[in-house]
Amino acid sequence: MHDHADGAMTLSSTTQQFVLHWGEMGTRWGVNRSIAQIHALLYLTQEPLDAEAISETLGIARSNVSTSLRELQGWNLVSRVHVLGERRDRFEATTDPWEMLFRIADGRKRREFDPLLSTLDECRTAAAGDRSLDPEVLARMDRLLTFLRDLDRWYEDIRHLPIPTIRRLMTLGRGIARLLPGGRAARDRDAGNASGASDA
Amino acid sequence: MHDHADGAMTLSSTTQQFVLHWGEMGTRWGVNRSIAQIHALLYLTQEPLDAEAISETLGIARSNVSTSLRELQGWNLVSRVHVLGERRDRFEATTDPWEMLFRIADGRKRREFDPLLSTLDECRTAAAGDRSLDPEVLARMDRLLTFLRDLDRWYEDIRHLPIPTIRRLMTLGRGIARLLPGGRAARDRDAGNASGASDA
DNA sequence: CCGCCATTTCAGTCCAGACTGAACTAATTG
DNA sequence: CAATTAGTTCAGTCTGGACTGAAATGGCGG
Repeated sequence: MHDHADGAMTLSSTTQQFVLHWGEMGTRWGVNRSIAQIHALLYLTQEPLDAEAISETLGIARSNVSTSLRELQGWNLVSRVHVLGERRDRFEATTDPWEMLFRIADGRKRREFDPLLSTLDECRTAAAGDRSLDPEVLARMDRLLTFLRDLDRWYEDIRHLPIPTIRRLMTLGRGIARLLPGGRAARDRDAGNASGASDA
Repeated sequence: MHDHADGAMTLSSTTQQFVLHWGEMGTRWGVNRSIAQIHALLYLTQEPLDAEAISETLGIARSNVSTSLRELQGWNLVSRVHVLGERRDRFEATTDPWEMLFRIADGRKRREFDPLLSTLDECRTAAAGDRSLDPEVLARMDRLLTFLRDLDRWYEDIRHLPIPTIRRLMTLGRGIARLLPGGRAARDRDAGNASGASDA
């Protein structure tokens, strides 16, 4: 992968493949192809690129690149970088996978989950005054709503743990259950012996 | 909400609102409107419904209902039920929110995540033999791939915990970090005192 | 204030995928 | 074995959203 005179880059076939696939996967994820491709390119490229270069490298209309970059910034996945003595904006992507994951999760939560929650909430409020409503239906609405609110609280809570802590939690896998008060490890501990045998 | 002579149901305005919103949310989630609406209707309705009734109640073409029900069964969110002496198939939805969540997660993982992982894997293999590739690019591919594989392993692991355990883990929220070996609670414990003070 | 360059906005085109209605298959009943 | 009923498949239509090229906007140096 090396620079051209005009700013476009020649992608090694491997890089090209990666970008193409990432773009394709993006469509399955509900992200449009351009955005996903641009993201992939920026992720793989160490130096910040300018819009023109991206446009030429990927063969995407300049205007499309502009919109896509805005979108990516909205997801906090890409940020503008200024280079001294350069007019053009340049862009670079977050490189830490955990950060990427969380920012994507934050974005999806904000765009998909939060509206769902508030809409359902309104709906539930309206339902409260509806005498013609089967109480069983109301109960199901409640169950769902409570569940979603719990989930929401949990995410907000977990989200603010430092990433290294999260990484350690993940390596534990389901072993985490052993640590639960009342779980095997706790019982062993409380009984005075320190065995770490599995319990699921 | 009561039955009609012809099998269609009249939805109370509240139920209608819920179904409509759920459908709308579905589109944002990458699920098409019909499928989401049908799911909502079945979730709220206690008795299993037949395709005809769904079609009439929601004003969706019979053929569309057929396809959508198939899809919902593919997600394990809806199952067929036979009623004695009835020719028509009837359908009902999973009612436990945790089950719903997991089945949706399983489905999305299977359709969106797993293919991503294997594609990236191939891509990485191809990259290994590419001498023209910047080693930094290779390193980024690796970082991402390792991350995704870890995530995959973690989900598969967690997924098989009994739901009540998962629920208990969730109520802990970030408090879970206290239980980590080397975390505050562990340190307190190992030092011989049983305080449960927060440490995040 | 003019002209240039980078970026954004917008109207129009195009396409994938949702949805329909009609034709088809299969099962059941009189 | 016709007639009825349930379920599925499919060709065609419609629509939302992606993408483009051209025009508009917005600094900045001269």
